[in-house]
Amino acid sequence: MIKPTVIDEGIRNGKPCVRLGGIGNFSVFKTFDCGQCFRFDPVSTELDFEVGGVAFGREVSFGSLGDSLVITGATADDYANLWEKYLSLDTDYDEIDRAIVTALDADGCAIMTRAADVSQGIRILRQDPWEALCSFIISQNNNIPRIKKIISALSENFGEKIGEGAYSFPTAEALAEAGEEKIFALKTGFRASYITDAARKVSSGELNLGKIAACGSYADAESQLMTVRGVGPKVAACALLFGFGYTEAFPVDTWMKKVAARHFPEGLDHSRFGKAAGIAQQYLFYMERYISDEA
DNA sequence: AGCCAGGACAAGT
DNA sequence: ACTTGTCATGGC
Repeated sequence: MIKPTVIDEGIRNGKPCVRLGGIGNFSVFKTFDCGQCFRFDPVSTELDFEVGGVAFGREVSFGSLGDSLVITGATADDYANLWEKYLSLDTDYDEIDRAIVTALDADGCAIMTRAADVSQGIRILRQDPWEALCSFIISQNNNIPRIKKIISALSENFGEKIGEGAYSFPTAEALAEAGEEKIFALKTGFRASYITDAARKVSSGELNLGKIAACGSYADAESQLMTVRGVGPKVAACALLFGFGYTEAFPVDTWMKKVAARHFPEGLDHSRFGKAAGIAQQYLFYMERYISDEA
């Protein structure tokens, strides 16, 4: 595969920025529109499209202009050390796409081909494990705009100020110390006790997220995360896919049930996708929401 | 106004 | 092992 390469560095809006060329089919819009990440929003820009937000405690923006990617709030070193992995620009998605569309029979192949086409350019972000776990605990029986609102409120109240109106995602320690009552006060609803339990287990060391990411066994990782109140198979799958590097995770939510009913009435054995199952799922999820928007 | 949202849990079959 | 009611809030 051909990885994007640094073209130049400079200053933009008073911040360091780095420009990369050869981003191929990477889509900033789709990657940050597909519901995997809740801390970025579109910003007004002279580029084709740009999102700004916070990840790994840094204020950053990603913009696309033709075949180039402009990262603002980052140097070339930052890209090499952090953002390349975060954006999965070190991964060959053409190869993954081929594996996905050929994993099923003819009918399934046709559907996956369309899903991969609609979703062309999506990357699975490699997010911080704790943030991913906490975010998808909040996501349950909730809608994306409100999930973003709650996460933003948690960050403003219990994160650290890292810029003008920008706050890092709160650590497990900070949320454990804040306590359930203050977390409930931010309109988290019945999820307040879930967030508190996760924060307490992680900050106390009862749950070691690094080990869960490194253990390599999906079943083991899933069962460990599910010791947290409010973490079931779906929340665990999302956390493991978006924050722990388990690309074989296949989260089944309400949208995926619609996909199954519409396209796979006989059932869909996601193990056929192997390690690409999570990406296949994301393509189907994105297609279903895309179709729903058109209707 | 009412249904639904990237569900999980407890209680009931 | 499945099915159902409940949970807190607000987006649409």
